[in-house]
Amino acid sequence: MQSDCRSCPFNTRATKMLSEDSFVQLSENHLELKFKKGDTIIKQGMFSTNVVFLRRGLAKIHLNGPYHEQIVRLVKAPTYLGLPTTFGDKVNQYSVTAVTETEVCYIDVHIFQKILNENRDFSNEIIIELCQNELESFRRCANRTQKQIRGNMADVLIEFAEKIFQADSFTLPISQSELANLVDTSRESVSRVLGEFDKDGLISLEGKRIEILNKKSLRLISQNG
Amino acid sequence: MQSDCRSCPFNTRATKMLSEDSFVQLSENHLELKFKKGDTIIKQGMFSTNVVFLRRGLAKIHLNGPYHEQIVRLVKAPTYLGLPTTFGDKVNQYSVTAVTETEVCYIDVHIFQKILNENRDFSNEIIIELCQNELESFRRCANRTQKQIRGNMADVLIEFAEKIFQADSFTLPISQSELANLVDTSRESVSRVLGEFDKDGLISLEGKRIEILNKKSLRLISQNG
DNA sequence: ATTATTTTGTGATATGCATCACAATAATTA
DNA sequence: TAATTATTGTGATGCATATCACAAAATAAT
Repeated sequence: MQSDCRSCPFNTRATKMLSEDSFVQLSENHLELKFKKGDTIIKQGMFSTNVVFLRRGLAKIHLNGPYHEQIVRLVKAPTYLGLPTTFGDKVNQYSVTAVTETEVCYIDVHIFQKILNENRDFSNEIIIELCQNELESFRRCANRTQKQIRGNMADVLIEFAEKIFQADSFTLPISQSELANLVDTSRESVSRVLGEFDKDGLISLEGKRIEILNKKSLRLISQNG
Repeated sequence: MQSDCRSCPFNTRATKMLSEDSFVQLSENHLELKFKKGDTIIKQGMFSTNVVFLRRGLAKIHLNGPYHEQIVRLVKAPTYLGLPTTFGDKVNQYSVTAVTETEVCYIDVHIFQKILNENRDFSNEIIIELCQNELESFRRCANRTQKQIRGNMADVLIEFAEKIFQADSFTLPISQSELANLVDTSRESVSRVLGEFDKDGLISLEGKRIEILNKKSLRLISQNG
């Protein structure tokens, strides 16, 4: 509850810009929590009263689509979570769930609001982040709807390697059916495509362990479908 | 170039919050322009140096997808345009094009930035708007990918009636092939579905003139696909 | 260790929709 | 008013992929 935020080792570019005073406020008004895999951090449909700072771990942003769950994206610490859903609506419009073990800080919206108002640079960073996220979600949506499965699967694998794990070898943090919700396809198709990629020597697949063997070809598939 | 922004009849909730000083700055640093149907207001790929205030008219936000153009959404005055693309990237990540005759004000990013910094309430409103847009684009994306054509077409018709025209009778502001890019389908399918809706008595269709006859059933189709 | 439960692999089948191909309008421009 | 060009309607065909149906692993629970 009351650790010192100034010395938090998980500060982002944005949080480095806070005034001393704001750090004190943060320190006195946040709630630190640990979650294990599968735990709900933010729940769609509940009143949104907190912004969440993800200190450590991996989480998924997901929402109830008209027919099935859609995973919007995976996010990696350190980052803020739930800004859009907290500022944009009284009720959470999406859920956030821990994908690995995570550590988060809950910050009351009003405190966060106050800090935004008292720190221009911080507020500017947040605005920029929101803008970038929106651009990113435009791109994502265009890709999902226009590309076909192999292209989208290639994208996800590349994204995992480059954005999440920063390594060409990693273990899938989510199941194939979650992967299906992330690329808007069926669980069976995910299995088939992964099998194809493996057979074609693009990746090596052993259980959830994946190694990307031919990123160039994956990129081509990403582009051409 | 130098009309008085304070007395602009197109102020939004957000712009009502500006200080006298900021209004003067705005007044002295904006560029008023008129566009006709089809003209480009913001161009994907160009350097983004201006925020745009749409005073009058209808515009479409669209971007080059991997295979074809995708129309993200239609927007109606009064509203700001291009915030995400201007703050989120040095280069515009999407285009905005006039759908009807429009009047816009170009505002230099730096001036806009300055005004943001000097007007907390304004800045808060902008943040809220950005958040809401992101939520909206999540929902849109989930619908587009999960629903099938009839559902998405029903959505668009309802949206036109309620959000854009505030009337159950209106003329389609865009062609069927643009409509196809908006609901992620083919031009032919749009034609077919509109034909079906007409035949089934859900709408009456005469050229581009549409009247919604049975909104309840349209809603059902929107929900069930 | 032994069940129970979730996750994965793979074939067979069904279907929604894109694509192609033209004809028929409607809207511009000459 | 004729001549282009853009927009729309409609059938026939093909294909990507969802869905169904199980079996086989892998994990978790008892």
